[in-house]
Amino acid sequence: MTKKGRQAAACKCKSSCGASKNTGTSAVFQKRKSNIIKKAAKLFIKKGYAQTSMRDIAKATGIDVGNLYYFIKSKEEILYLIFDMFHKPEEEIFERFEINKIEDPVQQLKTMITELIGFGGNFRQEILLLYRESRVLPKENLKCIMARESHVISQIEGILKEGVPKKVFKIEDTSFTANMIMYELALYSMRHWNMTPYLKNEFIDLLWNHISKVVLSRPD
Amino acid sequence: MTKKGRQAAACKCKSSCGASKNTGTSAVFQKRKSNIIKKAAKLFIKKGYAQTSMRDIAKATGIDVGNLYYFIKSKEEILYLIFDMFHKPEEEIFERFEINKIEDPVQQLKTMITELIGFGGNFRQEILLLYRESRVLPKENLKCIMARESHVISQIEGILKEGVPKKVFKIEDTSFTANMIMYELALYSMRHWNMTPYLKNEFIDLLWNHISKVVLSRPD
Amino acid sequence: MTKKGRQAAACKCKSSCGASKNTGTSAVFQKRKSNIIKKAAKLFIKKGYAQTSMRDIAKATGIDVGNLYYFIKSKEEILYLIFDMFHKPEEEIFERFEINKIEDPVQQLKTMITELIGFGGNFRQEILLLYRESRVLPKENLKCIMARESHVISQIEGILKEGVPKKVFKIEDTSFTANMIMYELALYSMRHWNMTPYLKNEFIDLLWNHISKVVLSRPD
Amino acid sequence: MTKKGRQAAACKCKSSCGASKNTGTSAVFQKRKSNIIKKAAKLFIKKGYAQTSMRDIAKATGIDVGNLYYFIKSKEEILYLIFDMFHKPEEEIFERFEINKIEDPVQQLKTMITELIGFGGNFRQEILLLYRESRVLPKENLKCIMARESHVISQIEGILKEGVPKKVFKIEDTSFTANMIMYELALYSMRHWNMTPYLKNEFIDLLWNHISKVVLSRPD
DNA sequence: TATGAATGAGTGTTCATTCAT
DNA sequence: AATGAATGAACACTCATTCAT
Repeated sequence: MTKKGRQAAACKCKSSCGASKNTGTSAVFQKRKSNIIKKAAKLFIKKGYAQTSMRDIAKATGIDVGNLYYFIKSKEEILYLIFDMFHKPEEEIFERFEINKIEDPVQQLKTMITELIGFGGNFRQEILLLYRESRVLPKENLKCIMARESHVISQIEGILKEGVPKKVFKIEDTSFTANMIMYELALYSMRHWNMTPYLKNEFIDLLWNHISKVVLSRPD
Repeated sequence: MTKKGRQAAACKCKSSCGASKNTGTSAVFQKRKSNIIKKAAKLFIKKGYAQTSMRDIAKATGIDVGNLYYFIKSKEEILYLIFDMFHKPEEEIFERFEINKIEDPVQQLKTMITELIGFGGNFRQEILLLYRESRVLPKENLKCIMARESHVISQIEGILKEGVPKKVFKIEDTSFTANMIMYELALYSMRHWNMTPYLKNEFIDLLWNHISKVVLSRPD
Repeated sequence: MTKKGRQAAACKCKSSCGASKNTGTSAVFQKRKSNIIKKAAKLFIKKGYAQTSMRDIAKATGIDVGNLYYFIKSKEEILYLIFDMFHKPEEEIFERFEINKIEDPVQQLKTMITELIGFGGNFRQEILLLYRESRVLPKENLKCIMARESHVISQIEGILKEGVPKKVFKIEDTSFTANMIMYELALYSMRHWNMTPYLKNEFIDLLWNHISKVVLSRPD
Repeated sequence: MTKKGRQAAACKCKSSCGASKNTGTSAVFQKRKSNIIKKAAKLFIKKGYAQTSMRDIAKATGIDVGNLYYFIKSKEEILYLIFDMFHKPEEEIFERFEINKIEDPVQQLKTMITELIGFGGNFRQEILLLYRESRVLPKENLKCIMARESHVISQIEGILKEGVPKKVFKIEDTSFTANMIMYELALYSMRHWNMTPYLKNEFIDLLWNHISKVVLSRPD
């Protein structure tokens, strides 16, 4: 990026990230913008952030390269917004599936995991993107993204913590385990070269089998 | 410059990768070259491959940017050589620690894991680099690197397979589990923003605890 | 930049070479592009292809070095387009001057030669460029250019062949002679250091005198 | 070439070009030097001057790239010396074959032409090189080279001039014709893509046939 | 003489971003 | 909102030449 032009992507942290231009609040504007983000996400995942040019994104979206900047502030901001956009449904899983209304912590965890993998449809390629490319974001924005991720992690940890006194789970360090679970979700994408034999459902089964061994308490 | 086409980095697959110049066989040459690789590795890990310029590497090594090409063929080759260099000790762990002379498969696995994490000293940051940046390598070289990684994985799988009939391990899919273990080793680097509170030894303990729950068979 | 490989300049062979960018169809675009080609031709002729940098071309055209690539794909393509551009009027001479409507083969040949020299205004410096620099073009494009040159040559040969049975010409090997004539047209540019005393018309006269001795049959 | 380092190749014009270092007068030195020139000539002819690097020459000669500069002053000087070296035998043809002792001017001319083509063995590829690459030489050196070429031309012109009063030749402008003849000698190399069907002897025959039509006077 | 290493300016090309319309 | 053209700094890489040994 041209150094002189570096403008940190807007970050309000709590709310979703503000519009990059004051004008664009219409539905059409938002639709176009979200289209840019989705198409760019695909490209970034496939080719890598640095290897994807604004012209590539222009071609993929059908929006002229100059006009792209009407919708977004910078290439960097697109990356930020990708993380932002994909974390939102993640954060909402807990509420949408009314997970805290589920009695059994085991069922809570299983639902959570299934949905976290399932939602993206791509075996969580976005988190792979996060691992891979997050370093291009300025610290401030990165923190903001990580905070949202941490929110999901703490929801997982919450489930674990609830299950321990109930004797359903047996876990020494719930924080470590929650982190590990979140990390394991991306195994498929991360090690795709060894994972392709497995179908999505097979992968979920194997993963659940793996995780349940770790968390479930068992009779001595 | 008119670059006529990419030249794939040399790849002998079995042996370590040959020197990039026929001349460079002197000790000084090798030392300088390996210095370049190490310094570049640090930069790639910190800033990313695409974000690290040859000038950065020149500055870090104190070797003039033109002269750099006396030691290496291309930026791409540096990346290849990083993977090459860091995979070699990994492949040797099995023999160096005479793991197949250890009786107990549990001890075998524990030694393997401890050494795999321990050797790099950096909590396996290089594998993070592999996950992140492998896409820039031409397929041929990538395969070559992956083959070496697979070799380590199959050593792990070998340990697991040995323990199953002995009833020390209880594992449904040894291949999946071996992959998962390999993947888990990089948790610390990959999720460093949440992992920094842990010291290296603490991390190894937590990890072992985690893994042993998955693999060990237990009384019903 | 990692250049993944050379991209051959577009070559349709029959039609003139297609625009290098899909967008550039406006008159302004074409004008700028053809200006680049003409200015580059001058520089290539004067300094040589390899000795002319894109920055030189940028300076000569007043078009920013980066912007240059908005109009052309590569330096190589410029060379190709120079040949393409200068071959086109050549191929049209035959039709434009309705040479096959001329009765006398001698007049046909004289017209052809006069126009071939005359058109360029530069005593066929472009063909000198072709002789000198064609090696930098990829084979495919070179063939394409040569095919067009051969077309002109076969037109000359056609004229010669027609005159032989009519007893106006006496030629053993019409192909060789046609080639030689085409070659002789560039004498002025090729040996400019000895040719500068002659004016254009003087040169044409001398050349015609020379050629007519070779081709005309005469009374024994 | 690095501008600061540009040093005009030595040029004494009359004598062959002086040794580039004061020391090198031994036979071994001269042998090595002439080897460099010959090997470089081959490379320049095949790949072009600009496309041939000093490293290429080093590889071809087996002389270390640094050591090369012990024998020659610069890449440019090599080119100069190539022209110098190949002009020398040319200039000597006249004397070696005692052409002025031949009675018949036609035989004089035929011998001269045959030897001029024959000597190089490569259908006068060196003159192609001269046409192609002479522009990289500084004017001073170029003049010097051209003067030597002119010497050969004036020998040809001398033959022509001698034949005119004897009524063997009928030529209006002997200078022009001599130039043309010299130029025609390079036809084979220059238009090799159309000339390859002809063998060397066929080519000489066709050429002589061509030239004799131009120069020979005939009965009216 | 010979060598390996160093130098640093130069090359073609790309790209995020801006701007006038 | 859209477009095509412009900008200029950056990039990976090359190369003639020099230098210490």
